[in-house]
Amino acid sequence: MPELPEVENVVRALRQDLQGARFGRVLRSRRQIMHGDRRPPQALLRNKVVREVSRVGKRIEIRLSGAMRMYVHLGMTGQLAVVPAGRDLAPHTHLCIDLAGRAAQLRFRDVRRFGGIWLDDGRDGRRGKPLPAAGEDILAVGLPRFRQVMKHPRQIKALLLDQHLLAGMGNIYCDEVLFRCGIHPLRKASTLDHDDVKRLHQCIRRVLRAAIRAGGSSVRSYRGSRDERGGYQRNHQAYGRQGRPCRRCGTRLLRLLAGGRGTVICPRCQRAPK
DNA sequence: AGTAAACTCCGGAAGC
DNA sequence: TGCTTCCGGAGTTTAC
Repeated sequence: MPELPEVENVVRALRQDLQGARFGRVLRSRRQIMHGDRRPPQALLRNKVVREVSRVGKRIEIRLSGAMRMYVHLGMTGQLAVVPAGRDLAPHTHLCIDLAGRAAQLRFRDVRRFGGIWLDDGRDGRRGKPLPAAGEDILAVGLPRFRQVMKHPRQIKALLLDQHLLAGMGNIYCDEVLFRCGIHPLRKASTLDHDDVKRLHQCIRRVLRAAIRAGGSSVRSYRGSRDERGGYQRNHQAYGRQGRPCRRCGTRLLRLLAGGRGTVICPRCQRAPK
């Protein structure tokens, strides 16, 4: 559920809350969600100082002292936030790190466990799942590079969702962007003309930036790091609106499968490929 | 070789 | 009330 705009808001909150923080005791670390280094998290993290918090696509990267990097992927239901040390431990909290001298903790919680945390200082990267791919961040991709990627003869939605090439597009914003551009999700990217590609590139940037500004989309149970709701779900034109009238032409929106994901389209505004 | 679809992980929500 | 089904981010596997 958390896509690029939601992750960007999480990163902005962490940047403030982790500014100059030093990790204390690791109070809890569920083995199954920790990957990369096989050594105990306590040994790897204690006394490390937070240098920088950033994001590539949906992947969060926390650079620590001693060349240690902590990558966090939120998957479907992950939450990463600094909370007061005394707060009750929410169910499915898998990692809990004290922040030295701050009466606060960095906590990672993930109900469905599709997310995870990777520790990497270059010395041992052999435990658990591989770090999910993150190509060039979609908001950092210029039009020339975008045109190059759009030459692939793949279904446009599957291509946009593939994090290896362009990182950051998820199901919600993909449907929103394709609806706004009037492009059918099953159309081959390589059949888009010069103008289509330009409009698509602009639209992706416009929608993602607007969603970041709005604090993301709160659908299902998503909340920001400070438990606030996003507001972008009010601007959704397609996602979650199957069976309801198209906001542009009134036609009933349809649900189909594209790139293996549930997808909502307007059959009139987004004409099917032959 | 490159693309696409099916399967896997998991647990809450929705449906029966 | 309690069971079954659905759903998805991303890796892996299988089939074109």
